[in-house]
Amino acid sequence: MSKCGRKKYIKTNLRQMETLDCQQDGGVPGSVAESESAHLQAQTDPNSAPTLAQVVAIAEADDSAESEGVTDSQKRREILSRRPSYRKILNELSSDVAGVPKIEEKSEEEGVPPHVAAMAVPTSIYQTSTGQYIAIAQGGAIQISTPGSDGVQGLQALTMTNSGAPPPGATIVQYAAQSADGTQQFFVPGSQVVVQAATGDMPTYQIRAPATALPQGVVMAASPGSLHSPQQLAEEATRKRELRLMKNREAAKECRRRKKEYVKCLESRVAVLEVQNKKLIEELETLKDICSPKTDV
DNA sequence: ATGACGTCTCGTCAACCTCC
DNA sequence: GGAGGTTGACGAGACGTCAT
Repeated sequence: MSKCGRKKYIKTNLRQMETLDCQQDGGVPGSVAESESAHLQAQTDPNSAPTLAQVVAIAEADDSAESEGVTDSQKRREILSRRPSYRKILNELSSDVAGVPKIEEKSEEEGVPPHVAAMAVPTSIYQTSTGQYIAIAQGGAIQISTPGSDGVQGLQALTMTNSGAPPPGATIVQYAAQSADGTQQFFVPGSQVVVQAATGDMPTYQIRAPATALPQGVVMAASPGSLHSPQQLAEEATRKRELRLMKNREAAKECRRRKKEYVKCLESRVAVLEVQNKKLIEELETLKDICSPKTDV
């Protein structure tokens, strides 16, 4: 990030923290939520989460660094060190307090859909970035399944052919899409790499050589054979890196989705507790009125 | 129209965590 | 201890808003 960008980022964080401070300090005075936010705070602080003052200090230091031309990203990293996982916090909170839903781990329903296995016994199953499943059965049969669809309707059959002029070492399979708009080609080299190129109206799937550069939104898996030459090793390293990046990309998306869920959960909880608190205050006032008779003159 | 600014989203890196 | 997952931090780009 440029200096400008980084300052912008810090400013953004500052705003977020101020918002948080407002919610914690003034949002629910004297309520259960206050003690809970204190609980959250207590869990957060021990791992040196940056305080408002620290962030301000960073921003100011950045200004001075700008004039001196010094970059201290290392220092900044030290100060802005990790806090405990928000999911961990929420789950611990939920075990303490009833009514706080846990953020779910990935369950079986997000795993291999039953209708994929129902069609054939796949030897390899891959999930694309769009959530579709590609199953390669024994004999090379490929099945594509959309999780949202119901049962067999989401499955699209692929049949192997050897027509056309495939790339070297590749076999073309025809894609018998249900839309009947035509067929799409799948390239199947010896090593198994399934690729979905996210282009066009219809997703394109490819089974590529591991060394080929992958487009964005691609899922691939490979069965590494014996590697000997430095070039093969380099290709393997590249493939592994691509795979790691792709997985991390998906993980980051999932993480952000969960984080949004977490924030929504906290916001709704704040709303509930605010209502609760209001009711309790009203009840207290009523009881006060009952217990202390008016001293009329 | 244009530049400045704020906000959001995404990909990536790296530290940390968990599981085997 | 290593592999793989999780997530905070960073950098960049897209987009909207506002003042000029």
